[in-house]
Amino acid sequence: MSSSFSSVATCAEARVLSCRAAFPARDYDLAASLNSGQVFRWLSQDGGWQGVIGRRAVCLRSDADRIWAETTEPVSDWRWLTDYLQCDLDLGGVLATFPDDAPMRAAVNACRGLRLLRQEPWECLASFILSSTKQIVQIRQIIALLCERFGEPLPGLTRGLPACSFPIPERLARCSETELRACKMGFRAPYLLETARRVAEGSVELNRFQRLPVAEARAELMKLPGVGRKIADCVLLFAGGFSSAFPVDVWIMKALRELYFSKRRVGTKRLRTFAETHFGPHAGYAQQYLFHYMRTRRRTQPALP
DNA sequence: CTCCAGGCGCCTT
DNA sequence: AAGGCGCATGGA
Repeated sequence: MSSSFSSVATCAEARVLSCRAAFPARDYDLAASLNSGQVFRWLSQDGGWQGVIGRRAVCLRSDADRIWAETTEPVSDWRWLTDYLQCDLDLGGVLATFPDDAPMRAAVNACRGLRLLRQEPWECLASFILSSTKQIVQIRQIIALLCERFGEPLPGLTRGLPACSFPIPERLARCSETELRACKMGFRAPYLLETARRVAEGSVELNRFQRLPVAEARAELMKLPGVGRKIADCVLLFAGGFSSAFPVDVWIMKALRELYFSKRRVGTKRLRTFAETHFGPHAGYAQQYLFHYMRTRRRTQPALP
């Protein structure tokens, strides 16, 4: 099997064109990472994960110490994928910055190998505008419809249908509000439409905000319609690489109240202050562990001692 | 049927 | 400044 795969090193050096590659990835729970509410387009199929990154359909599989990738078209430079998967991140180094308390230990223990991905800013922004007051299954459905109708068909199949890209802002900017509403996004349609228009006309530079200090980047994002503090923080964290950004949503409120405040009544403001000061320089990463832990522990983990 | 889901923006105090 | 409420849609 290994002979038909190229290693990262040979790829980079020899520019070998291949549809397959393997990447060293220890302590990487691919399933949890793709299914922890940070991305919405991955489908589990035949023990692998089918998805689209940029304009490439890709199937991912993992074993104990590697992630295997298969694309439809040959690839010479796999950085688009290793960046996305954050293969080079020193996870242990991040985990070491988490506070050493019982809830955090339990979350880390229950979610071994959970990672943050590095998404395209536009797809991330649009996806989270669509996320408000929706459950993850529904967010997935809205995004699937949006891609099917306004994305571009790509080489490769997903569940028997042509794979498609996430629609570019210019395309959504040309949509009517009615067309967007037909993707079942309801009152979020005008937000997405106006944000797409502003991004398309260049009044917001989505590739520039990553270079700004986090507070300025957040302020820029929050100028967009449909983007408040929570969604801005999601984009900062999942696309901007700001691992201190800490999106406070109802799950995290619940988690913090239960795990750190013994379900006492605590105001949002106090919880936010706690979140900003307690979890250290990679607070957003810690947030993802708490979030995933809360969402899955009933099935996988007994209650805290 | 009612309730509510990873919010935001606008309108009240 | 802080809190209440409407906004679509679909599943429990």
